[in-house]
Amino acid sequence: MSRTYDPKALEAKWQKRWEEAGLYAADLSDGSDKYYTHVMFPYPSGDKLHIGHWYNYGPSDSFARFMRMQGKKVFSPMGFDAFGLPAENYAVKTGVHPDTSTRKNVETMITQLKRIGCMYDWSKMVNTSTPEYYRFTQWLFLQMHKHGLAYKKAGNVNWCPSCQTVLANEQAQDGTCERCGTPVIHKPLEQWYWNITRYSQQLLDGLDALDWPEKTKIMQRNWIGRSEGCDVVWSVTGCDMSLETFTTTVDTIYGVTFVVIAPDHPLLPTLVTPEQRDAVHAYIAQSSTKSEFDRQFGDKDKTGVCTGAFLKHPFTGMSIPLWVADYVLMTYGTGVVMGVPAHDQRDMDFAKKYGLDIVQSIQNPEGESIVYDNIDKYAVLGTIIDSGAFSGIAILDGRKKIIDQLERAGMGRRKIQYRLRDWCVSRQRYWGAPIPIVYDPKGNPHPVPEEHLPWTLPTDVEFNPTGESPLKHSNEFKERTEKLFGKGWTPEYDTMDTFVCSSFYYLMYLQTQGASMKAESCQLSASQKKNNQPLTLVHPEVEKQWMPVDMYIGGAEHACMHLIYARFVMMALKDFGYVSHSEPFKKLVHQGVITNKGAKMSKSKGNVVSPDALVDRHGSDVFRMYLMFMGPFTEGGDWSDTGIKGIDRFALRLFKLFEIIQDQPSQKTKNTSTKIDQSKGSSQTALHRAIKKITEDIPAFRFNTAISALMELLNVLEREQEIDRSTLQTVAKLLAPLAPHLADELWEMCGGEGFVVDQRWPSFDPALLTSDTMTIAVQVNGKLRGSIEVPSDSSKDDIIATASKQENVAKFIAGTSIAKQIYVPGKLVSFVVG
RNA sequence: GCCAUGGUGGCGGAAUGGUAUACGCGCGCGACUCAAAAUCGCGUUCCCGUAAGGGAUUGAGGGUUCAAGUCCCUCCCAUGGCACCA
Repeated sequence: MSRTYDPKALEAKWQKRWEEAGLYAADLSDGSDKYYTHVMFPYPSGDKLHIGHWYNYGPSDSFARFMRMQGKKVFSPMGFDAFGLPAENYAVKTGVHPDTSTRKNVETMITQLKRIGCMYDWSKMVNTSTPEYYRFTQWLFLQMHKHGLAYKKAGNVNWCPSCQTVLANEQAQDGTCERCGTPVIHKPLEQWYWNITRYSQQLLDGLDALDWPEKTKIMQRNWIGRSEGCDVVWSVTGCDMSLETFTTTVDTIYGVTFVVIAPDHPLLPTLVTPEQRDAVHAYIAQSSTKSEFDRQFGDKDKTGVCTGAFLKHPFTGMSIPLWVADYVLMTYGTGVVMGVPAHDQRDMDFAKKYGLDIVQSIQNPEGESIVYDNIDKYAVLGTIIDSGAFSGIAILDGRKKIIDQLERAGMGRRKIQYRLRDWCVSRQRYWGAPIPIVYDPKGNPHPVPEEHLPWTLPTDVEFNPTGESPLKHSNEFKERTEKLFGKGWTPEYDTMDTFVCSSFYYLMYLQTQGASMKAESCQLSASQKKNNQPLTLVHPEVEKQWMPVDMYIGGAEHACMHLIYARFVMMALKDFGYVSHSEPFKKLVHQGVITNKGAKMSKSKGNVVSPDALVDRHGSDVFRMYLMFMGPFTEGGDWSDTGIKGIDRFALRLFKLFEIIQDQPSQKTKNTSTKIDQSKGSSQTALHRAIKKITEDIPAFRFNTAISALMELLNVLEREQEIDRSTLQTVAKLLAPLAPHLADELWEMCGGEGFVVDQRWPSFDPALLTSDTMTIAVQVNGKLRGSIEVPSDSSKDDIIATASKQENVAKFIAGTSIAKQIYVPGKLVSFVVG
């Protein structure tokens, strides 16, 4: 009886069996030996899964399977980050309601995801756009509000004229909209903010204990941007007012020759002198037309105007001119900066341009002026000069003494400044979770009581890009608010940033109270609605046992947004008393990016490659293995399908190897392959070497070398005359994480019981890693001159003796004196001759 | 500019300071076939040589070492991130 390897039929068969057996459902009531792993959940676009999805999910699943075979109770859920702009844009274009298109996309995507054959526990699926989910997004807002972490403020925001929406700074980093590329403009708006900056230090400290890529931690540290320094108070000449500057280098304070204030600083209009009023107002008007992007990145050439006001130097009492310049930002520090041209390149440029004084106040050991571009080096070595009582003191020491003096005189204080800004969670969009706030007739905000959650997203809206929130046109929304709260009350029309939805979904996967998150059950049942019990985000015991996520896999592009927001939310929830851990993700791995001809694949560039044809032809197993075989998981690479044939052959050869045992009940199996090599029976060594290699490679996400180890093993086994059944079973187990469908088939073919993923991962015997003989390389003066084959138990002296007699080696030693001989056990002999 | 990561055959890539180029693709030759595909066998870093063997080689140049792709220094290039942060 001969079977053929038909991946399509074989994979469908096993996917069905897995589903029928409920093989991947995790029992969350018991967290012993748990392993919680998941990938960053996808946005359910209407497109088919692309190469990037497969590249991310296939290997991640292989890792999860490996952990299960290590005896861990693996929980690997999947969900959908389903709120967001694309569905809304699609609605504007086609009139299809975002809920309809999203639900359809989710269904399609589930079907496609299932084809990969991942061990997802679909019973725990989440969809952020369902009321079952977003009532918790709203609950989170209420908690933030209750604990004083949510507040409203007017602020200048980045506005995308095309998307008609506000963008966070990080969504408009190069001055264009992250989603559509339109240049971002500047616009003031009332927004809800979450006070993430209160957690700056904790977010920084928590990084140390995380098993994350070092570069990601560095990025977060830079993003949070802690700097130590002090505020200095400057009294304004001729009035009662004073200004404060923040500086990290107060040691240069005697070098201050001017001070610069931001054009949007609230005190500026009252400080400016009558003579300078017109010039300053013109400057303010001019810079207010610039977006924050232009102010920060637009022209390197600094502009500014003299305000006519003077400040009193806190030490020398000298009059220091106050200038206004838009390179100083209101959003960082105090919005006022001291200018030290002698020791700062930017200040130097400014001083030269406007003819301001340049005064040196620190120097390096050679007596040269220090420009603070290498602060650590100079701060250690330099000295303060021409600075009154502080002259001659080392910089670091002087810095301390100057702050002490300022604090004693009430002219300043130590301060730690962070670059991190509060999180604007408001979005003027329809397709998001409504912010659960209502306004009384006087316009004061009030939280929507928890019993009214979910505070549902109205459905009677029009999808025309009008520039204001589409929710403003919902009659149902207004009527609902007035009915519940009274005449003249109005709802908050903004919805929440989708980063809010994704900041706690790892907890929603752990929901055990039977809240079905299935796409088809978007409407809450009446009984659920009537139930006025407080919402439980996650059962405390389940959270305690299953958090944190042991392995989180996703793109590096989320290093400074999602991955900081999620950490902040977890920390806040811990402080509120709802969870016991403060960090959500214990270990993090970033998959690499698959490019096409060097460019990142994107729909807008039209260079997205669909894997469908390849999967149809070769099957999921082969395609997954091919993606893994391309190179290290964390490095990605440029797409090419030229090598898939090699994996195809590999799968077929494996299948053939197992096929020969079909009709043979005996333990030993005759290999009928043409490749039989009579010379040696080294299969056990090869097997145990492969076990060792694969066991080390998979948890390190080195799937490429794990697969090549398996190929090498296959090359050996194909040359064996007889293969015993247990060897084949071990091979099936080794293959199980990498090609799950084929592995189950092979497992069945060689008489295995149950599913292969439920088997214990094989262990290797160190004694079997070496064979009877070993090959030793022989070098003379560092050059390879030959190699010798010796028994594995040979002594050092014997090996060196044999090496020196090797024909070619002897040639190079002859007539010389041996100055040194080095033996590296099991590897090489090196002769150094004179 | 700063930080991070990387640069190895025709290609993807492998290599605890110890035989560089594993594994695979591609290519060449051969077997099977009427033929092709598929499959199998052999070969394949480059140069010289029939071969044995020799020489060169991990972006460039120095250094440490018996021994460097790997460690150190100076550059060059690529990718990612940050960037008027006071």
